[in-house]
Amino acid sequence: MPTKRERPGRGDGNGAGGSVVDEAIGRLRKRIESGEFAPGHRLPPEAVLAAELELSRPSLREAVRALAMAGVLDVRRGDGTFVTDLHPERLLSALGSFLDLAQDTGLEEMLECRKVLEPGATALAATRIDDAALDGLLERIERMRTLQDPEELVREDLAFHADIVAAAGNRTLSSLVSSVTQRTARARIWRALVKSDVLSWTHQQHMDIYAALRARDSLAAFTAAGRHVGDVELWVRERLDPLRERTER
Amino acid sequence: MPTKRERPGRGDGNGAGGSVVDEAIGRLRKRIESGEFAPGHRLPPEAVLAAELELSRPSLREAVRALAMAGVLDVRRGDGTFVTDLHPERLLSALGSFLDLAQDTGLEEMLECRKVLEPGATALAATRIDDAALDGLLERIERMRTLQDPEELVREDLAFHADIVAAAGNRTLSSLVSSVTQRTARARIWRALVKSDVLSWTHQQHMDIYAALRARDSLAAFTAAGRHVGDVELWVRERLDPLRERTER
DNA sequence: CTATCGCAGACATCTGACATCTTGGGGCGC
DNA sequence: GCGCCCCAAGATGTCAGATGTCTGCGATAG
Repeated sequence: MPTKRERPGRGDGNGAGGSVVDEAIGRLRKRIESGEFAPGHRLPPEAVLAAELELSRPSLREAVRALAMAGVLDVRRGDGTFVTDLHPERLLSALGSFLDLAQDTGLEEMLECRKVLEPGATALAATRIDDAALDGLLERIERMRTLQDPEELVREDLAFHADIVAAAGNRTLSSLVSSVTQRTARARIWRALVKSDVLSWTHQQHMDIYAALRARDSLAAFTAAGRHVGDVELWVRERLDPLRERTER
Repeated sequence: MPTKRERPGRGDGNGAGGSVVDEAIGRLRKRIESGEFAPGHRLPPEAVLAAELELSRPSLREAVRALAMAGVLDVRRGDGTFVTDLHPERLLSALGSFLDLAQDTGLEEMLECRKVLEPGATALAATRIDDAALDGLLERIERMRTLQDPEELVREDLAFHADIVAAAGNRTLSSLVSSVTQRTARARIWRALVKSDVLSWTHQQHMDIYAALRARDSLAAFTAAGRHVGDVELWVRERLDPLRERTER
Protein backbone atom coordinates (compact mmCIF):
# COMPACT_ATOMS: atom_id res chain seq x y z
CA MET A 1 0.00 0.00 0.00
CA PRO A 2 1.61 3.24 -1.09
CA THR A 3 -0.03 5.81 1.12
CA LYS A 4 -1.53 4.12 4.10
CA ARG A 5 -1.75 7.43 5.88
CA GLU A 6 -1.54 6.28 9.45
CA ARG A 7 -1.91 9.01 12.00
CA PRO A 8 1.51 10.22 13.20
CA GLY A 9 -0.05 11.37 16.41
CA ARG A 10 -0.74 14.65 14.65
CA GLY A 11 1.92 16.09 16.94
CA ASP A 12 1.63 19.79 16.34
CA GLY A 13 -0.78 19.74 13.46
CA ASN A 14 1.34 21.01 10.64
CA GLY A 15 3.27 19.06 8.07
CA ALA A 16 1.48 16.67 5.78
CA GLY A 17 -1.07 15.09 8.03
CA GLY A 18 -4.28 13.25 7.52
CA SER A 19 -6.56 16.08 6.52
CA VAL A 20 -6.80 17.75 3.15
CA VAL A 21 -5.96 21.07 4.74
CA ASP A 22 -2.84 19.78 6.46
CA GLU A 23 -1.67 18.27 3.22
CA ALA A 24 -2.27 21.57 1.43
CA ILE A 25 -0.22 23.36 4.08
CA GLY A 26 2.61 20.94 3.53
CA ARG A 27 2.44 21.30 -0.23
CA LEU A 28 2.41 25.08 -0.10
CA ARG A 29 5.31 24.93 2.28
CA LYS A 30 7.30 22.79 -0.07
CA ARG A 31 6.64 25.12 -2.98
CA ILE A 32 7.90 28.00 -0.89
CA GLU A 33 10.94 26.07 0.24
CA SER A 34 11.75 25.07 -3.31
CA GLY A 35 11.79 28.70 -4.36
CA GLU A 36 8.80 28.38 -6.65
CA PHE A 37 7.08 30.86 -4.36
CA ALA A 38 9.88 33.24 -3.47
CA PRO A 39 9.59 35.98 -0.85
CA GLY A 40 7.38 38.76 -2.16
CA HIS A 41 5.91 36.45 -4.76
CA ARG A 42 2.21 36.70 -5.37
CA LEU A 43 0.57 33.33 -5.52
CA PRO A 44 -2.35 32.44 -7.77
CA PRO A 45 -5.92 33.44 -6.87
CA GLU A 46 -7.68 31.24 -4.41
CA ALA A 47 -9.83 29.62 -7.05
CA VAL A 48 -6.87 28.67 -9.23
CA LEU A 49 -4.76 27.49 -6.33
CA ALA A 50 -7.64 25.45 -5.00
CA ALA A 51 -7.98 23.78 -8.38
CA GLU A 52 -4.25 23.04 -8.50
CA LEU A 53 -4.25 21.44 -5.08
CA GLU A 54 -7.54 19.71 -5.80
CA LEU A 55 -9.54 21.01 -2.89
CA SER A 56 -12.33 23.46 -2.29
CA ARG A 57 -11.84 27.13 -1.63
CA PRO A 58 -12.88 27.07 2.03
CA SER A 59 -10.37 24.32 2.71
CA LEU A 60 -7.66 26.20 0.85
CA ARG A 61 -8.52 29.28 2.84
CA GLU A 62 -7.96 27.34 6.06
CA ALA A 63 -4.51 26.39 4.87
CA VAL A 64 -3.72 29.93 3.79
CA ARG A 65 -5.02 31.32 7.04
CA ALA A 66 -2.79 28.96 8.97
CA LEU A 67 0.28 29.96 6.99
CA ALA A 68 -0.64 33.61 7.39
CA MET A 69 -0.82 33.07 11.12
CA ALA A 70 2.68 31.63 11.05
CA GLY A 71 3.91 34.77 9.31
CA VAL A 72 4.64 32.97 6.06
CA LEU A 73 1.86 34.40 3.91
CA ASP A 74 0.30 37.84 3.79
CA VAL A 75 -3.21 38.07 2.39
CA ARG A 76 -4.40 41.46 1.26
CA ARG A 77 -8.06 41.73 0.63
CA GLY A 78 -8.92 42.75 -2.89
CA ASP A 79 -5.32 42.46 -3.95
CA GLY A 80 -4.00 38.96 -3.55
CA THR A 81 -2.01 36.62 -1.35
CA PHE A 82 1.73 37.16 -1.10
CA VAL A 83 4.68 35.40 0.42
CA THR A 84 6.21 37.53 3.17
CA ASP A 85 9.88 38.45 3.27
CA LEU A 86 10.34 35.36 5.47
CA HIS A 87 12.75 37.23 7.71
CA PRO A 88 13.40 35.28 10.90
CA GLU A 89 12.16 38.11 13.06
CA ARG A 90 8.80 38.06 11.33
CA LEU A 91 8.34 34.35 11.83
CA LEU A 92 9.51 34.64 15.41
CA SER A 93 7.24 37.54 16.26
CA ALA A 94 4.27 35.63 14.90
CA LEU A 95 5.32 32.82 17.16
CA GLY A 96 5.82 35.05 20.16
CA SER A 97 2.44 36.70 19.91
CA PHE A 98 0.88 33.52 21.18
CA LEU A 99 3.36 32.85 23.90
CA ASP A 100 1.56 34.98 26.45
CA LEU A 101 -1.18 32.39 26.53
CA ALA A 102 1.21 30.04 28.25
CA GLN A 103 0.30 28.82 31.65
CA ASP A 104 1.49 30.84 34.59
CA THR A 105 3.59 27.90 35.67
CA GLY A 106 5.85 28.80 32.82
CA LEU A 107 6.86 32.13 34.29
CA GLU A 108 9.85 30.78 36.14
CA GLU A 109 11.06 29.11 32.97
CA MET A 110 10.71 32.37 31.12
CA LEU A 111 12.74 34.21 33.69
CA GLU A 112 15.40 31.56 33.47
CA CYS A 113 15.51 32.08 29.72
CA ARG A 114 16.01 35.78 30.27
CA LYS A 115 18.82 34.90 32.63
CA VAL A 116 20.49 33.04 29.81
CA LEU A 117 19.68 35.46 27.02
CA GLU A 118 20.10 38.96 28.37
CA PRO A 119 23.69 38.80 29.61
CA GLY A 120 24.91 37.50 26.29
CA ALA A 121 22.79 39.93 24.34
CA THR A 122 23.96 42.85 26.46
CA ALA A 123 27.58 41.82 26.07
CA LEU A 124 27.08 41.68 22.33
CA ALA A 125 25.44 45.09 22.37
CA ALA A 126 28.46 46.54 24.15
CA THR A 127 30.55 45.82 21.07
CA ARG A 128 28.16 47.44 18.62
CA ILE A 129 26.05 50.10 20.30
CA ASP A 130 26.38 53.62 18.95
CA ASP A 131 26.28 56.92 20.82
CA ALA A 132 22.76 57.78 19.74
CA ALA A 133 21.42 54.57 21.22
CA LEU A 134 23.38 55.20 24.41
CA ASP A 135 21.83 58.64 24.76
CA GLY A 136 18.42 57.08 24.26
CA LEU A 137 19.09 54.59 27.04
CA LEU A 138 20.12 57.31 29.44
CA GLU A 139 16.99 59.18 28.58
CA ARG A 140 14.87 56.16 29.40
CA ILE A 141 16.62 55.69 32.73
CA GLU A 142 15.91 59.28 33.68
CA ARG A 143 12.30 58.98 32.60
CA MET A 144 11.88 55.92 34.78
CA ARG A 145 12.84 57.95 37.83
CA THR A 146 9.93 60.30 37.31
CA LEU A 147 7.21 57.85 36.29
CA GLN A 148 4.77 56.77 38.96
CA ASP A 149 2.22 54.63 37.19
CA PRO A 150 3.38 51.01 37.55
CA GLU A 151 2.16 50.04 34.10
CA GLU A 152 3.99 52.90 32.45
CA LEU A 153 7.07 52.05 34.44
CA VAL A 154 7.05 48.41 33.42
CA ARG A 155 6.61 49.43 29.82
CA GLU A 156 9.56 51.75 30.02
CA ASP A 157 11.68 49.10 31.70
CA LEU A 158 10.83 46.68 28.93
CA ALA A 159 11.69 49.23 26.30
CA PHE A 160 15.01 49.84 28.00
CA HIS A 161 16.00 46.21 27.74
CA ALA A 162 14.55 45.86 24.27
CA ASP A 163 16.62 48.82 23.08
CA ILE A 164 19.75 47.21 24.43
CA VAL A 165 19.08 43.96 22.64
CA ALA A 166 18.22 45.86 19.49
CA ALA A 167 21.60 47.56 19.75
CA ALA A 168 23.20 44.14 19.43
CA GLY A 169 22.19 44.39 15.80
CA ASN A 170 20.77 40.89 15.56
CA ARG A 171 17.10 41.03 14.75
CA THR A 172 16.66 37.31 15.24
CA LEU A 173 18.06 37.64 18.71
CA SER A 174 15.80 40.61 19.34
CA SER A 175 12.72 38.63 18.41
CA LEU A 176 13.84 35.74 20.53
CA VAL A 177 14.28 37.93 23.58
CA SER A 178 11.06 39.79 23.03
CA SER A 179 9.19 36.50 22.77
CA VAL A 180 10.38 35.61 26.22
CA THR A 181 10.25 39.08 27.73
CA GLN A 182 6.80 39.92 26.52
CA ARG A 183 5.57 36.90 28.40
CA THR A 184 6.87 38.24 31.70
CA ALA A 185 5.31 41.61 31.06
CA ARG A 186 1.72 40.86 31.83
CA ALA A 187 0.61 44.07 33.43
CA ARG A 188 -1.88 42.35 35.65
CA ILE A 189 0.88 40.35 37.27
CA TRP A 190 3.27 43.18 37.84
CA ARG A 191 0.75 45.71 38.94
CA ALA A 192 0.16 43.70 42.08
CA LEU A 193 3.85 43.33 42.73
CA VAL A 194 5.39 46.65 41.89
CA LYS A 195 6.03 48.80 44.91
CA SER A 196 8.01 51.92 45.48
CA ASP A 197 11.04 49.98 46.69
CA VAL A 198 11.70 48.70 43.21
CA LEU A 199 13.15 51.88 41.84
CA SER A 200 15.98 52.03 44.32
CA TRP A 201 17.91 49.03 43.13
CA THR A 202 16.68 48.79 39.56
CA HIS A 203 17.83 52.32 38.92
CA GLN A 204 21.32 51.58 40.16
CA GLN A 205 21.52 48.37 38.17
CA HIS A 206 20.27 50.07 35.04
CA MET A 207 22.96 52.66 35.51
CA ASP A 208 25.55 49.89 35.89
CA ILE A 209 24.45 48.33 32.63
CA TYR A 210 24.46 51.71 30.92
CA ALA A 211 27.95 52.49 32.17
CA ALA A 212 29.27 49.17 30.92
CA LEU A 213 27.73 49.75 27.52
CA ARG A 214 29.08 53.29 27.35
CA ALA A 215 32.55 51.92 28.09
CA ARG A 216 32.06 49.21 25.44
CA ASP A 217 33.02 46.74 28.15
CA SER A 218 31.48 43.41 27.17
CA LEU A 219 32.45 41.57 30.31
CA ALA A 220 31.10 44.27 32.60
CA ALA A 221 27.92 44.42 30.53
CA PHE A 222 27.55 40.68 30.79
CA THR A 223 28.00 40.74 34.52
CA ALA A 224 25.72 43.69 35.13
CA ALA A 225 22.92 42.26 33.02
CA GLY A 226 23.29 38.88 34.66
CA ARG A 227 23.07 40.32 38.13
CA HIS A 228 20.10 42.46 37.19
CA VAL A 229 18.04 39.61 35.78
CA GLY A 230 19.08 37.40 38.64
CA ASP A 231 17.90 39.93 41.18
CA VAL A 232 14.65 40.42 39.31
CA GLU A 233 14.14 36.68 39.38
CA LEU A 234 14.73 36.50 43.12
CA TRP A 235 12.52 39.48 43.71
CA VAL A 236 9.68 38.00 41.68
CA ARG A 237 10.08 34.56 43.15
CA GLU A 238 9.85 35.60 46.77
CA ARG A 239 6.74 37.62 46.04
CA LEU A 240 5.11 34.99 43.86
CA ASP A 241 5.64 31.86 45.89
CA PRO A 242 3.36 32.74 48.81
CA LEU A 243 0.80 33.94 46.32
CA ARG A 244 0.98 30.63 44.52
CA GLU A 245 0.30 28.58 47.62
CA ARG A 246 -2.92 30.45 48.06
CA THR A 247 -4.14 29.67 44.57
CA GLU A 248 -3.10 26.05 44.79
CA ARG A 249 -6.08 23.86 44.21
CA MET B 1 -25.04 49.03 11.68
CA PRO B 2 -23.76 48.76 15.22
CA THR B 3 -20.24 47.57 14.45
CA LYS B 4 -18.57 49.90 12.03
CA ARG B 5 -15.49 47.67 11.80
CA GLU B 6 -12.69 50.00 10.84
CA ARG B 7 -9.29 48.52 9.97
CA PRO B 8 -6.56 49.20 12.54
CA GLY B 9 -3.76 48.36 10.17
CA ARG B 10 -4.10 44.57 10.51
CA GLY B 11 -0.57 44.33 11.96
CA ASP B 12 0.58 40.74 11.52
CA GLY B 13 -2.80 39.17 11.07
CA ASN B 14 -3.73 38.01 14.51
CA GLY B 15 -5.44 39.90 17.28
CA ALA B 16 -8.78 41.55 16.63
CA GLY B 17 -8.43 42.84 13.10
CA GLY B 18 -10.75 43.86 10.32
CA SER B 19 -12.08 40.49 9.28
CA VAL B 20 -14.66 38.40 11.03
CA VAL B 21 -12.17 35.58 11.33
CA ASP B 22 -9.49 37.74 12.92
CA GLU B 23 -12.00 39.05 15.36
CA ALA B 24 -13.09 35.52 16.20
CA ILE B 25 -9.46 34.56 16.81
CA GLY B 26 -9.10 37.48 19.17
CA ARG B 27 -12.29 36.67 21.01
CA LEU B 28 -11.41 33.01 21.42
CA ARG B 29 -8.01 34.10 22.65
CA LYS B 30 -9.53 36.34 25.24
CA ARG B 31 -11.82 33.62 26.48
CA ILE B 32 -8.84 31.34 26.88
CA GLU B 33 -6.81 34.03 28.59
CA SER B 34 -9.65 34.81 30.96
CA GLY B 35 -9.77 31.20 32.06
CA GLU B 36 -13.23 30.57 30.66
CA PHE B 37 -11.60 28.02 28.37
CA ALA B 38 -8.99 26.45 30.62
CA PRO B 39 -6.34 24.02 29.42
CA GLY B 40 -7.95 20.69 28.59
CA HIS B 41 -11.35 22.31 28.34
CA ARG B 42 -13.58 21.17 25.55
CA LEU B 43 -15.21 24.04 23.74
CA PRO B 44 -18.70 24.01 22.29
CA PRO B 45 -19.47 22.34 18.95
CA GLU B 46 -18.70 24.33 15.85
CA ALA B 47 -22.32 25.15 15.18
CA VAL B 48 -22.93 26.49 18.68
CA LEU B 49 -19.68 28.40 18.81
CA ALA B 50 -20.35 29.88 15.40
CA ALA B 51 -23.73 31.04 16.60
CA GLU B 52 -22.22 32.59 19.73
CA LEU B 53 -19.63 34.51 17.77
CA GLU B 54 -22.16 35.37 15.09
CA LEU B 55 -20.34 33.99 12.10
CA SER B 56 -20.62 31.08 9.73
CA ARG B 57 -19.07 27.71 10.36
CA PRO B 58 -16.45 27.91 7.59
CA SER B 59 -15.23 31.20 9.00
CA LEU B 60 -15.15 29.79 12.49
CA ARG B 61 -13.20 26.85 11.18
CA GLU B 62 -10.58 29.22 9.79
CA ALA B 63 -10.18 30.75 13.21
CA VAL B 64 -10.01 27.38 14.90
CA ARG B 65 -7.54 26.10 12.35
CA ALA B 66 -5.32 29.11 12.94
CA LEU B 67 -5.33 28.60 16.69
CA ALA B 68 -4.70 24.90 16.20
CA MET B 69 -1.69 25.74 14.09
CA ALA B 70 -0.41 27.94 16.87
CA GLY B 71 -0.66 25.01 19.25
CA VAL B 72 -3.45 26.59 21.26
CA LEU B 73 -6.30 24.33 20.22
CA ASP B 74 -6.40 20.63 19.46
CA VAL B 75 -9.20 19.46 17.18
CA ARG B 76 -10.00 15.77 17.27
CA ARG B 77 -12.14 14.56 14.49
CA GLY B 78 -15.34 13.00 15.66
CA ASP B 79 -14.68 14.03 19.21
CA GLY B 80 -14.47 17.76 19.64
CA THR B 81 -12.14 20.72 19.91
CA PHE B 82 -10.04 21.08 23.05
CA VAL B 83 -7.70 23.61 24.54
CA THR B 84 -4.19 22.20 24.74
CA ASP B 85 -2.12 22.22 27.91
CA LEU B 86 -0.72 25.58 26.72
CA HIS B 87 2.77 24.64 27.83
CA PRO B 88 5.31 27.09 26.42
CA GLU B 89 7.22 24.37 24.64
CA ARG B 90 4.12 23.34 22.75
CA LEU B 91 3.39 26.87 21.58
CA LEU B 92 7.01 27.36 20.61
CA SER B 93 7.40 24.11 18.74
CA ALA B 94 4.11 24.55 16.90
CA LEU B 95 5.02 27.65 14.96
CA GLY B 96 8.74 27.11 15.39
CA SER B 97 8.66 24.44 12.75
CA PHE B 98 8.23 27.19 10.20
CA LEU B 99 11.48 28.84 11.12
CA ASP B 100 13.45 26.83 8.62
CA LEU B 101 11.65 28.70 5.88
CA ALA B 102 13.65 31.76 6.85
CA GLN B 103 15.91 33.23 4.28
CA ASP B 104 19.48 31.95 4.20
CA THR B 105 20.72 35.44 4.93
CA GLY B 106 19.70 34.79 8.49
CA LEU B 107 22.19 32.00 9.07
CA GLU B 108 24.82 34.21 10.63
CA GLU B 109 22.24 35.68 12.96
CA MET B 110 21.18 32.21 13.97
CA LEU B 111 24.73 31.25 14.79
CA GLU B 112 25.09 34.37 16.85
CA CYS B 113 21.99 33.38 18.77
CA ARG B 114 23.50 30.00 19.46
CA LYS B 115 26.58 31.80 20.71
CA VAL B 116 24.42 33.59 23.22
CA LEU B 117 22.18 30.68 24.13
CA GLU B 118 24.33 27.60 24.36
CA PRO B 119 26.90 28.74 26.91
CA GLY B 120 24.22 29.83 29.33
CA ALA B 121 22.16 26.73 28.74
CA THR B 122 25.18 24.47 29.16
CA ALA B 123 26.16 26.23 32.37
CA LEU B 124 22.66 25.74 33.65
CA ALA B 125 22.75 22.08 32.69
CA ALA B 126 25.93 21.63 34.71
CA THR B 127 23.98 22.38 37.87
CA ARG B 128 21.19 19.92 37.16
CA ILE B 129 22.33 17.12 34.91
CA ASP B 130 22.07 13.60 36.32
CA ASP B 131 24.39 10.67 35.84
CA ALA B 132 22.14 8.89 33.37
CA ALA B 133 22.15 11.89 31.07
CA LEU B 134 25.91 12.15 31.39
CA ASP B 135 26.32 8.53 30.36
CA GLY B 136 24.07 9.20 27.38
CA LEU B 137 26.24 12.12 26.32
CA LEU B 138 29.40 10.06 26.50
CA GLU B 139 27.72 7.43 24.43
CA ARG B 140 26.85 9.97 21.76
CA ILE B 141 30.40 11.27 21.68
CA GLU B 142 31.73 7.78 21.12
CA ARG B 143 29.17 7.11 18.43
CA MET B 144 30.20 10.25 16.59
CA ARG B 145 33.74 8.94 16.32
CA THR B 146 32.56 5.94 14.35
CA LEU B 147 29.96 7.52 12.11
CA GLN B 148 30.98 8.37 8.58
CA ASP B 149 27.84 9.60 6.87
CA PRO B 150 27.85 13.42 7.21
CA GLU B 151 24.11 13.61 7.60
CA GLU B 152 24.08 11.05 10.38
CA LEU B 153 26.95 12.86 12.01
CA VAL B 154 25.23 16.21 11.96
CA ARG B 155 22.12 14.65 13.37
CA GLU B 156 24.10 13.10 16.20
CA ASP B 157 25.89 16.37 16.90
CA LEU B 158 22.55 18.14 17.09
CA ALA B 159 21.19 15.51 19.42
CA PHE B 160 24.24 15.91 21.63
CA HIS B 161 23.63 19.60 22.12
CA ALA B 162 19.90 19.13 22.41
CA ASP B 163 20.41 16.60 25.17
CA ILE B 164 22.57 19.04 27.06
CA VAL B 165 19.98 21.76 26.85
CA ALA B 166 17.30 19.31 27.84
CA ALA B 167 19.37 18.46 30.90
CA ALA B 168 19.02 22.09 31.96
CA GLY B 169 15.48 21.11 32.83
CA ASN B 170 13.86 24.13 31.23
CA ARG B 171 11.58 23.03 28.44
CA THR B 172 10.95 26.57 27.28
CA LEU B 173 14.67 27.08 26.90
CA SER B 174 14.90 23.78 25.06
CA SER B 175 12.29 24.83 22.55
CA LEU B 176 13.96 28.18 22.10
CA VAL B 177 17.32 26.62 21.38
CA SER B 178 15.87 24.01 19.09
CA SER B 179 14.09 26.73 17.12
CA VAL B 180 17.42 28.33 16.44
CA THR B 181 19.46 25.16 16.08
CA GLN B 182 17.07 23.44 13.75
CA ARG B 183 17.48 26.34 11.43
CA THR B 184 21.22 25.79 11.15
CA ALA B 185 20.73 22.11 10.58
CA ARG B 186 19.68 22.12 6.97
CA ALA B 187 21.34 18.99 5.73
CA ARG B 188 21.86 20.37 2.27
CA ILE B 189 24.05 23.13 3.64
CA TRP B 190 26.18 21.00 5.89
CA ARG B 191 26.60 18.13 3.52
CA ALA B 192 28.68 20.33 1.27
CA LEU B 193 30.79 21.57 4.14
CA VAL B 194 31.47 18.63 6.36
CA LYS B 195 34.86 17.11 5.80
CA SER B 196 36.90 14.61 7.73
CA ASP B 197 38.88 17.34 9.48
CA VAL B 198 35.86 18.29 11.51
CA LEU B 199 35.99 15.38 13.87
CA SER B 200 39.43 16.22 15.19
CA TRP B 201 38.56 19.40 17.01
CA THR B 202 34.85 18.87 17.57
CA HIS B 203 35.58 15.65 19.38
CA GLN B 204 38.00 17.34 21.74
CA GLN B 205 35.62 20.20 22.39
CA HIS B 206 32.72 17.85 22.98
CA MET B 207 34.87 16.04 25.49
CA ASP B 208 35.70 19.32 27.19
CA ILE B 209 32.02 20.14 27.53
CA TYR B 210 31.29 16.66 28.80
CA ALA B 211 34.06 16.87 31.38
CA ALA B 212 32.80 20.21 32.64
CA LEU B 213 29.28 18.82 32.96
CA ARG B 214 30.52 15.70 34.72
CA ALA B 215 32.34 17.93 37.19
CA ARG B 216 29.21 20.04 37.62
CA ASP B 217 31.43 23.02 36.87
CA SER B 218 29.16 25.74 35.50
CA LEU B 219 31.90 28.15 34.63
CA ALA B 220 33.94 25.56 32.77
CA ALA B 221 30.82 24.40 30.97
CA PHE B 222 30.02 27.97 29.99
CA THR B 223 33.50 28.53 28.66
CA ALA B 224 33.72 25.25 26.80
CA ALA B 225 30.35 25.70 25.12
CA GLY B 226 31.17 29.27 24.21
CA ARG B 227 34.43 28.31 22.61
CA HIS B 228 32.81 25.43 20.76
CA VAL B 229 30.06 27.53 19.21
CA GLY B 230 32.52 30.29 18.47
CA ASP B 231 34.79 27.92 16.61
CA VAL B 232 31.87 26.46 14.72
CA GLU B 233 30.88 29.95 13.70
CA LEU B 234 34.34 30.77 12.47
CA TRP B 235 34.59 27.45 10.68
CA VAL B 236 31.25 27.93 8.94
CA ARG B 237 31.94 31.54 8.10
CA GLU B 238 35.22 30.96 6.35
CA ARG B 239 33.68 28.20 4.28
CA LEU B 240 30.47 30.03 3.53
CA ASP B 241 31.78 33.44 2.52
CA PRO B 242 33.52 32.38 -0.69
CA LEU B 243 30.53 30.24 -1.49
CA ARG B 244 28.27 33.19 -1.01
CA GLU B 245 30.16 35.38 -3.42
CA ARG B 246 29.62 32.80 -6.09
CA THR B 247 25.87 32.75 -5.59
CA GLU B 248 25.63 36.51 -5.38
CA ARG B 249 23.36 37.74 -8.08
C1' DC C 1 -19.46 -9.53 33.54
C1' DT C 2 -17.67 -8.83 29.07
C1' DA C 3 -17.47 -8.04 24.30
C1' DT C 4 -19.67 -6.47 20.28
C1' DC C 5 -22.98 -3.69 17.69
C1' DG C 6 -25.21 0.47 16.60
C1' DC C 7 -26.43 5.15 17.03
C1' DA C 8 -25.85 10.05 18.02
C1' DG C 9 -22.76 13.71 17.89
C1' DA C 10 -18.91 16.22 15.99
C1' DC C 11 -15.59 17.37 12.71
C1' DA C 12 -14.32 17.32 7.36
C1' DT C 13 -15.36 18.77 3.10
C1' DC C 14 -17.75 20.42 -0.97
C1' DT C 15 -20.89 23.24 -4.02
C1' DG C 16 -22.42 27.66 -5.18
C1' DA C 17 -23.46 32.27 -4.51
C1' DC C 18 -23.13 37.04 -2.94
C1' DA C 19 -20.64 41.06 -0.67
C1' DT C 20 -16.78 44.14 -0.39
C1' DC C 21 -12.41 46.00 -1.19
C1' DT C 22 -8.27 47.13 -4.22
C1' DT C 23 -6.48 48.48 -8.31
C1' DG C 24 -5.82 50.25 -12.74
C1' DG C 25 -7.59 52.05 -16.89
C1' DG C 26 -10.81 54.75 -19.56
C1' DG C 27 -13.56 58.77 -19.95
C1' DC C 28 -14.23 63.43 -18.97
C1' DG C 29 -13.10 68.11 -17.99
C1' DC C 30 -9.68 71.66 -17.96
C1' DG D 1 -2.03 67.37 -23.83
C1' DC D 2 -2.50 66.75 -18.92
C1' DG D 3 -4.71 65.56 -14.75
C1' DC D 4 -8.68 64.13 -12.05
C1' DC D 5 -12.70 61.24 -11.29
C1' DC D 6 -15.38 57.27 -11.85
C1' DC D 7 -16.19 52.65 -12.68
C1' DA D 8 -15.48 47.91 -13.91
C1' DA D 9 -12.64 43.70 -13.41
C1' DG D 10 -10.50 40.83 -10.29
C1' DA D 11 -9.49 39.03 -5.69
C1' DT D 12 -10.50 38.12 -1.16
C1' DG D 13 -14.36 37.83 2.58
C1' DT D 14 -18.38 35.63 4.00
C1' DC D 15 -22.25 32.93 4.07
C1' DA D 16 -25.84 28.98 3.50
C1' DG D 17 -26.86 24.24 3.05
C1' DA D 18 -25.85 19.38 2.49
C1' DT D 19 -23.32 15.14 2.89
C1' DG D 20 -19.39 12.07 4.25
C1' DT D 21 -16.80 9.99 8.00
C1' DC D 22 -14.93 9.14 12.29
C1' DT D 23 -15.13 8.83 17.54
C1' DG D 24 -17.11 7.55 21.82
C1' DC D 25 -20.42 5.57 24.54
C1' DG D 26 -24.41 3.18 25.69
C1' DA D 27 -27.32 -0.73 24.78
C1' DT D 28 -27.59 -5.38 24.03
C1' DA D 29 -26.56 -10.17 23.56
C1' DG D 30 -23.57 -13.89 24.89
